[in-house]
Amino acid sequence: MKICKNNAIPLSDKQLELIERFGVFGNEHGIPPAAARISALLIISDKLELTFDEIRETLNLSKSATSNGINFMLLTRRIAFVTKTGDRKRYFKSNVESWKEDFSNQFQNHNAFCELLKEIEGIRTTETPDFNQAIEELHSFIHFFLGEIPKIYQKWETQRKTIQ
Amino acid sequence: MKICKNNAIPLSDKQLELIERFGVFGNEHGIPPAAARISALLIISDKLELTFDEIRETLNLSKSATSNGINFMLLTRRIAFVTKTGDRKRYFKSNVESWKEDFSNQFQNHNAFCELLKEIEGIRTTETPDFNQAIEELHSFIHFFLGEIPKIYQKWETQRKTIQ
DNA sequence: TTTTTAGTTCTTAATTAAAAGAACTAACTA
DNA sequence: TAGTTAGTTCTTTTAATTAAGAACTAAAAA
Repeated sequence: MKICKNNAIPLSDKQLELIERFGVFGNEHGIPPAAARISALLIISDKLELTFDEIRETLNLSKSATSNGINFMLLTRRIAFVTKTGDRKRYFKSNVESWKEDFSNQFQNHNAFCELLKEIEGIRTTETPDFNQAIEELHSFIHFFLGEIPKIYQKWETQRKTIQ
Repeated sequence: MKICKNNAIPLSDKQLELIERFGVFGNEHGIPPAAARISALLIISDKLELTFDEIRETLNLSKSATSNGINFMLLTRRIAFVTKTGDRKRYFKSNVESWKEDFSNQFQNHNAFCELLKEIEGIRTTETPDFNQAIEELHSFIHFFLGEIPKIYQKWETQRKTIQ
């Protein structure tokens, strides 16, 4: 049942299309559909701060799906909320400003993979030196790569400053 | 039913553990369980080239799961196979040597995300200049970041050469 | 020509994930 | 004190993944 008190915010066809495309991209990166669409809405909507019911009715989600989706995105810090004095509602908004750090940090989970490769190299038979060498090369490359990421970040920061 | 003609290759407990851990890592990155374990086996096993039945019996998979898993990994080029004259079997082996390029190339799928952000920026209301600016910053950062990746790759190559 | 080998494809079953809807709670309001 | 608001949590339904098993195919061998 749809208990629609018309909190839905109006969206153009293009906006709806972009929300879906953004959602698909999220899905491909481990974000559940509803959560991905919520985050997309908050980045596409003209109004930047939306309430629970505005999100729910705009995206045609159930209360539970809205609640879980919002909480997933809050937990992963991709969205945040503000409150207003004398108003019990929370106003959710995208955290785009912090997605930059997010973007470079996400690769650090490859550290675990790097460690795993090192462990594998440690227990491999000595009969296959070329193959073992390839594994060694892979993990030292990944290690090197991850070490370079903060440098990219710094380089960009200084470059931006000098341009502006 | 298990029609085991004992093609299974013997593995130590540590090897089995690493296969599972490797498998979990794959799962977290969109590789189906059976496929992830096949690729793990081929990187951990002492014997580098395994047949369909060796894979199937070592990992206790059905023929269909083995077939689909192998084909998934072949399609994504994480494994390959060799053939031998006078032998109809294919000998599957890990493609670790090419995982390095893979590792840096995988980020290029973020180009699509970058384009999507650009599109979103293009249709945003002009009423929210700060937020729009944040989107602009995000996509130019990602663009910059992706452009730096080949440089990391080159830097590593030259560095490796001088060391050896 | 029949059988075996080396797989692939199709159908079904089991597991898991996503979302809906209802019931609930805690804070505020009339 | 009863009702409303702003959600959360629990239970059920629906949909999507994953793998099993059987049936199939194409090439080679007997």
